[in-house]
Amino acid sequence: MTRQGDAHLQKSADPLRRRIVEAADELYYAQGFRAVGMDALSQRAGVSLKRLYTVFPSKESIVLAVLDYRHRMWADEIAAAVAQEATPRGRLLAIYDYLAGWFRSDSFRGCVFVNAFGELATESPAVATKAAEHKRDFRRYMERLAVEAGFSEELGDQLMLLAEGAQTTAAITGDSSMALKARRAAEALLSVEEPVQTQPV
Amino acid sequence: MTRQGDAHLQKSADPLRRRIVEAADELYYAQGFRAVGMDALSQRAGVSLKRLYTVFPSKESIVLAVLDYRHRMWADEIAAAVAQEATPRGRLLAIYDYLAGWFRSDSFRGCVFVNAFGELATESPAVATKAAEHKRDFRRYMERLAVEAGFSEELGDQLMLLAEGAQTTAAITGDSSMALKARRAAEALLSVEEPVQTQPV
DNA sequence: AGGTTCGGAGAACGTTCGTTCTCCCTTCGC
DNA sequence: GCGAAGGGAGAACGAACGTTCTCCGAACCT
Repeated sequence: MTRQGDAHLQKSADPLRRRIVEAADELYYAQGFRAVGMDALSQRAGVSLKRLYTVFPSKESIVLAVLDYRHRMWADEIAAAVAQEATPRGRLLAIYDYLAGWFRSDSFRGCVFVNAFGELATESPAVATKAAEHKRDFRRYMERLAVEAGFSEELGDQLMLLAEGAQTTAAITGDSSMALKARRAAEALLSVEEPVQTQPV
Repeated sequence: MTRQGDAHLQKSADPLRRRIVEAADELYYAQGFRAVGMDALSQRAGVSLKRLYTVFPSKESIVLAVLDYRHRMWADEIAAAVAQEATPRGRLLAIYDYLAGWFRSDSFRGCVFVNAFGELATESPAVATKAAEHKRDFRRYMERLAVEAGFSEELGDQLMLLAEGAQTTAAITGDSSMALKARRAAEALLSVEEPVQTQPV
């Protein structure tokens, strides 16, 4: 009996669940979580309300599933962008080029976790927790990248702050050049701190 | 007939209006805009619903008034913090110490404009515009500070991105040390760019 | 003093929305 | 062929909320 493993696999593989989450992701991100009702979601996903509620017990559980989905997407895409870079310096700066492309896309509406936090954190502690976990993971990832490149852990924090600031500023002002400004700031930070020749522990 | 001037003065001076805006500010910031109903606001402000609607035509207009109020507060407090610093370098870094104090306060829940944008932008273009104007003004302010200190305008943008990133990250993760990390990043950026001895135009 | 206007408390109205229920049709095991 | 289970469409329900209305008392002007 491999119950636990099977359940987890099924969770991602179930095509019905997947269709719901993808439809919810598009609608929620484009219009906001509260602005999209269960009726609109059921119509967009092509799934009846009744069936929706057999797959998910509540709207909140769908929101959480969407946040999980976005977290995986973000982590995968960042990792892919980083993997394309050969030099440590390029790997540390890859995030800003990724952001630049994202900011220029028509659908860009800021970081979904920031939006979810602003919209739902007061009434859904679970959403607040997911947002915090996402930011914590991103921070750790940048710290790891920094250390692997021979820089201090704190440099990773600083690069994360620039990326975060670029996301919210670009979302609110619609100015996609923030990615480039963040990148140039990051380059300056790299030039200050001399990479240390230590092996990552 | 000095209609325009009088109207503007009255707008800020009217103590009833002021009481409503201050109560709304506290409630909205602590609980979110949608979470606070007009009943709750009328009770907290000690103003009957009827009177509320004689002063403001709608909830949206109250939200906008609160955003104006916060914008003035932010601008004033930042300016005061900057004014206490004697050196150009100190003036550029003052923002991060201000943020540090803010982040540590119990009531800190992030930037109200970011929250308002996430909660209301899709259904209230006026709110989206106010948020964009606020960020634009803050950006211009930092650019001006940078130029006055003999740095490039772009350095101001970079310092703004760090401040923005610190605000959202501190709000979501609850980690108030982001202000210090942003400050150290800013110090590093200052150390890279040599101040030019040009007079601000 | 008396009528009129203002304002307070809160009920009422209309809408939206999350969630559940009803009704009906389809499908499938036997 | 037939009864039972499942699922679709959408009505129904209850709660929340923005906004308006009702009723009533108090203050003010002449």
